[in-house]
Amino acid sequence: MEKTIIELEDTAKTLKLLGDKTRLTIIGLLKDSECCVCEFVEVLQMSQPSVSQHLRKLRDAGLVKEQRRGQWIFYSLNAQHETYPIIQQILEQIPDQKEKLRALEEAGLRIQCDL
Amino acid sequence: MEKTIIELEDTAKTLKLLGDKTRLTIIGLLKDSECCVCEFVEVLQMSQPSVSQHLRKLRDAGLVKEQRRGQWIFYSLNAQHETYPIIQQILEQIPDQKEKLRALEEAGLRIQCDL
DNA sequence: TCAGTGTATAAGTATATACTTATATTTGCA
DNA sequence: TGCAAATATAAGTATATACTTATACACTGA
Repeated sequence: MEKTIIELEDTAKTLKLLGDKTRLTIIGLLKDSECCVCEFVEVLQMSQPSVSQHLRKLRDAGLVKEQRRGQWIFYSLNAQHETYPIIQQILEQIPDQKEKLRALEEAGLRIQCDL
Repeated sequence: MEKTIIELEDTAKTLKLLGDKTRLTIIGLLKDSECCVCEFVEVLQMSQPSVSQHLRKLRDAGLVKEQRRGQWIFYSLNAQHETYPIIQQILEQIPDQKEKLRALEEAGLRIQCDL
């Protein structure tokens, strides 16, 4: 396995961001597929502004990327980030979030975007 | 590798604790050997109460253990904690802290306790 | 061009956090 | 027994955080 040592302070910043139930769940959801804001709102059962603010923190830190497609903005993990290896390790240690996405799909709330 | 899935919320709590430069350094130091409070104070260049308060948080969460030996209280990683595997993964991703302990030793500030 | 949907941002507020200084507790030793 | 060293705890304070509600912005389709 390739091994790049990241500054301890950078690691601390990433861990701090992931040290929040909401954001850790967001990252967990993104492990399986990209998602748009309204999907997070539905899964997390939180207000839209609150979700947006969490996403902004993750984006500002570079942990996630955003991509607009029509009226939706899709978020995905940024595999280029220096702390991505740590995120991957953490993702292996938490319960899979796929189930929540599948429930969304069954409820007809999954966004399908062909743009 | 054995694989125990830990509740996402428990993981978030551990990450939150490690998402602080001081505490992450403490954990990094404990990777190599147990340490007593005055050693942390020296390495971290922080006040003793501040260090004690960080150690208390780590201990309250069960991430570290304490053991009194004479007038010193030694701290060590708690390998029994459910999130210990995550901590190990993180420790592999941060710069080694051994150097700091060696510097302490050379300065004659390493505590040797035979109790 | 306008209304509706999805998303971001701003401002306010309550709580959490990480220090500080002061003091208490425990142990070792003269 | 009493003082010094190591550590913990308490109380105070400034800053950070995570919500809330209100509003702005961007895109879609009629």
